[in-house]
Amino acid sequence: MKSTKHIAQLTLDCVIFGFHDKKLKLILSKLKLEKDIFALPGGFILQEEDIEDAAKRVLYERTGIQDVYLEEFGTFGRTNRISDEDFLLFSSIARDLYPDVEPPVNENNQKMRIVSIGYYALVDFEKVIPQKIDLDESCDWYDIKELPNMIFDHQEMVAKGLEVLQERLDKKLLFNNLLPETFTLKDVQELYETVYDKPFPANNFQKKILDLNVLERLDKKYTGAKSKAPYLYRLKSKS
Amino acid sequence: MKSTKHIAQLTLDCVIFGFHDKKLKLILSKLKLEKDIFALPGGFILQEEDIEDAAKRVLYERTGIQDVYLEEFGTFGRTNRISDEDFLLFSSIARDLYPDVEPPVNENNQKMRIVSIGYYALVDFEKVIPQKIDLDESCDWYDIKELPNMIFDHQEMVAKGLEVLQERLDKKLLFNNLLPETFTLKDVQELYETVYDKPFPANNFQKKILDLNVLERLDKKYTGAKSKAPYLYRLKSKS
DNA sequence: CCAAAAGTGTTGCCCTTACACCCATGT
DNA sequence: ACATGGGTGTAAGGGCAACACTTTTGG
Repeated sequence: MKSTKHIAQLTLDCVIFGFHDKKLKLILSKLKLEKDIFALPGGFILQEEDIEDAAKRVLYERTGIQDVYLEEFGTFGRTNRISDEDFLLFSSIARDLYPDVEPPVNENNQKMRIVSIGYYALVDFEKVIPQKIDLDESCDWYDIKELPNMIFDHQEMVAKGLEVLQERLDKKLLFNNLLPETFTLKDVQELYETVYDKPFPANNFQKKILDLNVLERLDKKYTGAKSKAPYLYRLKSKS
Repeated sequence: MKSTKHIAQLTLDCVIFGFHDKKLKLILSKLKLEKDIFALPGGFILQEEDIEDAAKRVLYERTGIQDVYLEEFGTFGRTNRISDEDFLLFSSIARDLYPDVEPPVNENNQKMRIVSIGYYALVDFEKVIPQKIDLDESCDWYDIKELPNMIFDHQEMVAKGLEVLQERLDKKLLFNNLLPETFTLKDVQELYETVYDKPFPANNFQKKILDLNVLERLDKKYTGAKSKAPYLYRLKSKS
């Protein structure tokens, strides 16, 4: 095998979730192409780099933050996951961004598949300003319910990422990863309602969350609303 | 990139579960090496082959059966997942079995990592006689509680595979995949007790399973035991 | 008739859900 | 005072676990 800095036929892509304005959002790059086409933040993996470290690297590049909740959710390797059209687009990008990686074609100039490992990350929307890199025309948050036209099978990756988030958000109590340091129970409720796309009756939801005994009650939050001020909470320090 | 028949730095490995004699078993190959060392059934992926199809191919080679329950459970790509010693063993095997795949070393003759995708399969123990292939000294069932010395991070892959099986067996009602066509509720109970390594009180367990309404009651099973004969069941045809 | 194991029935507990009510806040 | 939304309390229902009991089988 020819020596390459990166693994040739393997990439990773990140579904970076944020929560804002009762909407579940994720970071997408608009690629610098004649056509309006978007992509998940991702990239090749360095030969001497653990895959999860590569995902952290991508995340840091795009969000500027570290110590983010991050988990793999599956591999995507259908032979036809890259359409001929997308393949042409991809080749031009890959050539500039990863000069060490030769275009994935065989000697007959047929495209070769690239397998991608999907990661999802949970970040505090307020703390993250999406950063564009080299070949992005822009990089920003997009509502998961209003996704633009995406390259490869990234649409499918997002769907699977959301599915896995739905499985794990409650089971693993990940909600704090998508919220600021302090938050109200209403915030948590709205997050749940957004992720699961169904209502959670407020009183019972509060009980459920408080009975977990993972939250610490802080001062009230006076917003100026003409209603009772809700308590702020934060995650109990794991001691 | 040099054209190869297989993807160079990506493999898949299968944890093929079977249930027999109240034990959870899986298929391992003993490799043809001076040392006693075992490996999960696996292999490289053909360029024009979907990854899941590659897993099915490996499964068919090893079990002779098709239409097996099969699911991905994670990727394994730590840079140090292959020890130096295992790397030497692997190179000699790979050279013979996959002549098109060059040994995973760079120009300085340093080993390069290979990433593996983990699949687990659920099969009927009675129907499967493990088949050895080219470089196996033998291929057989092994109790998951008494695993021999395994190559690479296959130990870790088995652990993760079991973890995922435990998550999904009940939630997805996969138990029939590990049992013969007809079985008693006691069989199901013992399967659960084995997979979760804890007792399930018989009466409540029966109720739980029957309440699912997925089983069809057949004749009784007369074994000659001096006790009441249990009913046999089979999965209701999904109509 | 007896022992062993299969299968059924009943009760109590906990968790979730639904409904009713009280409390703080700004106008 | 009152409208608004936050927060608490209570009762009903479903699911699960523990226990007691009946049924079938071969000796």
